[in-house]
Amino acid sequence: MGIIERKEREREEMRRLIVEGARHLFVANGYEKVSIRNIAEAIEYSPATIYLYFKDKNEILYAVHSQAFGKMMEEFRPVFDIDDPFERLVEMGRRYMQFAVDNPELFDIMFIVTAPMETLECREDIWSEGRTAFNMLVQVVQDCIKAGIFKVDDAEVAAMMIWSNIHGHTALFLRKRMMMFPEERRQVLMTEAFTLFCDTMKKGLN
Amino acid sequence: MGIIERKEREREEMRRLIVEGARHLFVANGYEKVSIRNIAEAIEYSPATIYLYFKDKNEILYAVHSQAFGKMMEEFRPVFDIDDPFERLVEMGRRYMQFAVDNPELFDIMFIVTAPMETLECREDIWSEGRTAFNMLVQVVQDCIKAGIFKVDDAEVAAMMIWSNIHGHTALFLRKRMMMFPEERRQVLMTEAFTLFCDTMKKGLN
DNA sequence: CTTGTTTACTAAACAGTGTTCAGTATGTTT
DNA sequence: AAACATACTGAACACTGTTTAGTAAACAAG
Repeated sequence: MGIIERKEREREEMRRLIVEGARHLFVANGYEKVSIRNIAEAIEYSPATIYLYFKDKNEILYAVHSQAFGKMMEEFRPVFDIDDPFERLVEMGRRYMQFAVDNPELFDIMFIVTAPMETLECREDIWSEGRTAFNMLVQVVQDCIKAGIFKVDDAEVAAMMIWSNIHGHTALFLRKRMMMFPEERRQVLMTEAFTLFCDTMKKGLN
Repeated sequence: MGIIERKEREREEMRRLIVEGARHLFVANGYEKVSIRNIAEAIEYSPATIYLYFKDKNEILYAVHSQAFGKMMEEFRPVFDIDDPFERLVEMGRRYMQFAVDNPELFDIMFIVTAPMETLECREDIWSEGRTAFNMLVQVVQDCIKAGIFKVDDAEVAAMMIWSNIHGHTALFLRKRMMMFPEERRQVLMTEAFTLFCDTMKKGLN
């Protein structure tokens, strides 16, 4: 009987429909302004139906979070064509920041909002998206070490330092903590600080 | 007639009472789980009364935000007794991170949550708290330049880079984005990455 | 084809949210 | 004492996430 298989497929299809609807609304209105009722209306089902496919709102958020990581990874792909490992690292940072500016609501769900994280409190294994992305960075750092550009013991520690810096910029910017600077100064400050960090790394990390 | 003066005092006192109540609840339960009704109950007034003293919830949040900056500044004061400007800078970073760990809910309101920022959308002048704190950092960076430890053109750009790094660590940690590492590793990664950043600055920023 | 059972779905309710407004009761002024 | 201004509140409005009881359709067995 292929019936249970078809049922399973339909179930997956429904989950996809919900996540897709949720993502669209999040991107359009920001995650805080999207309610279960909004999502239900968008996919033309009753709110209660959503709860047959997702435990709660956080679980939907986590599904969008996972999907968004996929999108970001795509953005990263061209980076690996760059030969020089340091240039590769710099370009990765640039693209992380660019992704945040282009997709602020997705970035929010991926790296700032705590809600999607609450879903995984227990299951230690499924931090895979974050780990994978971080490992990618560690790999590039290791390439820099091999090429003799960096001289550090622990590539993960160096990667963490770099991630923190890039993420700091973006988070402060997105959360409107640079509003004390005038518009143009903000732009300059962001790009100059990033360049300075890259220069400092090149000189200091060896 | 001292009546209007007294009325004014009473009004201030009431605002203080509300902010104080709000702060207590925020610290205890996290800002997202605190409602106007909770605050009203805590100070033994009706919810509607609060709206006679604050335009909306964001305005209360902003008041707490301002207050929290005061608390953080106090935490920073002892730093200025340190003679070596680089050591002063390092200690400032350490205390920023410590403040975040000790007062996660206040840090949230100060640097992560967008809500209190929405209040000031128009009034360009009252970003004073953020500016003051940032200026303090710029000052220390300038001291490092004067002492010949740093050689950079723009102290603000350097300060921005440093702030981004420290803030990145804290934000990623507080927003549970380091959960992919086991508990002990997380600790090590945080402190080691911070140390590495300090070393990298010393070597790279001249 | 008619049963019984499982599945998919929803209307309605519950307990909460931020916010507004009409109405009251008190304090101040004339 | 009458008129007005101020401070406050109960009740409502339009929302929120989530649960539950009940219905209608899809499937399985006789």
